[in-house]
Amino acid sequence: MAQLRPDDGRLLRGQKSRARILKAARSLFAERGFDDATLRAIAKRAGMGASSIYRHVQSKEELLMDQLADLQEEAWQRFREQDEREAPTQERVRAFLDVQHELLVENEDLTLIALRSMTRPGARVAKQVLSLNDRTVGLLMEILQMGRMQRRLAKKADVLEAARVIFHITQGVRISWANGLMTADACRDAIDTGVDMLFEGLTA
Amino acid sequence: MAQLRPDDGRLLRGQKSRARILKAARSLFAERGFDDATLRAIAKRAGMGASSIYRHVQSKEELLMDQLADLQEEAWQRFREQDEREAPTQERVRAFLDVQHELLVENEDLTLIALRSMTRPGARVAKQVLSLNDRTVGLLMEILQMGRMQRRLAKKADVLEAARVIFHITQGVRISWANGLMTADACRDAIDTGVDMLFEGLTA
DNA sequence: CCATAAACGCGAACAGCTTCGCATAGTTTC
DNA sequence: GAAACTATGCGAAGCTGTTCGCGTTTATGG
Repeated sequence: MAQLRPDDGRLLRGQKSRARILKAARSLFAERGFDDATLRAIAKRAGMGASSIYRHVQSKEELLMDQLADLQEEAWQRFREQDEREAPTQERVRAFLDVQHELLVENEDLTLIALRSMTRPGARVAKQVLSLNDRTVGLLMEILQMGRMQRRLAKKADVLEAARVIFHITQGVRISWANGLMTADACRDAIDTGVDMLFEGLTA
Repeated sequence: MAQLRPDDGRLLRGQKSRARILKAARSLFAERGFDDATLRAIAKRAGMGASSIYRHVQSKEELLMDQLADLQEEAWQRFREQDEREAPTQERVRAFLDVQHELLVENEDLTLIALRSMTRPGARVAKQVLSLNDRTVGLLMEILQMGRMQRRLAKKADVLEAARVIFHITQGVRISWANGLMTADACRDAIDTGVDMLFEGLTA
């Protein structure tokens, strides 16, 4: 059989099921947290058996990654709404990171499970997260690139690597936050400090 | 009963068992990787039942953390052997990171599982990893602090935050490496690039 | 010697995610 | 309309890390 039409009844049913699953997962994750939200409970709330979930998803973690994608989209949108393209690069970077921070602080699991997922090389969910991260890095790179063209950054600055460094800083600091070593505010400050340091350099 | 003597027969037996467990775990992790090394298989090789392992360890991941501690100790020692305290700060940092890199490259699981462990706040293994990381950050800070006293670094440089940033860079890059996105050499280069950027700053 | 206690060891059982084999519903081909 | 094929759904089973209750070894105190 050739490939099926996009309005195929089976696909439509599947899409509805998938939507129910994701919705159920979101609410349960919010109520109990990722680790305490049983797949069976999610399935029950979605009105189906636990094993059926695997028709739509390859692992429990993928249920969260769906949210991460949304959150990231939201971060970009909020940033773009208030972004001033002529503002100093450092300020624009900080503005983006602040927006992102604000959203992530409300979803503690997200940061954590995304990181956890990346520790399973080969799994699909790992690729998904890496891909999402790449998009964030891409946006940061865009900002940096503009700064470089305006000659606000050093000529030889490698914007891609710089964007990655900034991203790594945010991730690393958030691990400390998630482990209760610092408050959300301290987390934001640490990120800002780190980024400032990167811009200004350590050397005397 | 008061506390028992250090040469108590029960403790001695336990220490031998613990040693056997760790040895078995190391060999199996090396052969199959962490996720494919079953606790039952480890126990079998150690000559005991799977549940007995939990007399000595609180989770499977702790079996790896033992190795991480050793590896870190080894990295410090190797670094100290060849360290020249009067060398430029940036070179000393790079020398340490290179040593560490060389060791970690041989143990792919280590970075990954350490990171995974940190995504379980509250678990003992998470605290262990955080504590080990703190020691690494401490060493980096030591190097930076000396650079600052020699007025090679900016006066206002926050050495602790700087050390943390460097550490985050290494961790972030290694995730990419472990996911097959870059070779071990590219990983080392990326770390070096990132650190250089931090020293020299992005701003024109 | 006997009671008590502590560390250890074990097999069974538990709980979670995931896989499997089979049944069902929807679609196309003839 | 029958056959073939596909996406979906389901309950049972599998695998794994971990916990539990009980027995064993080793040491101490009376």
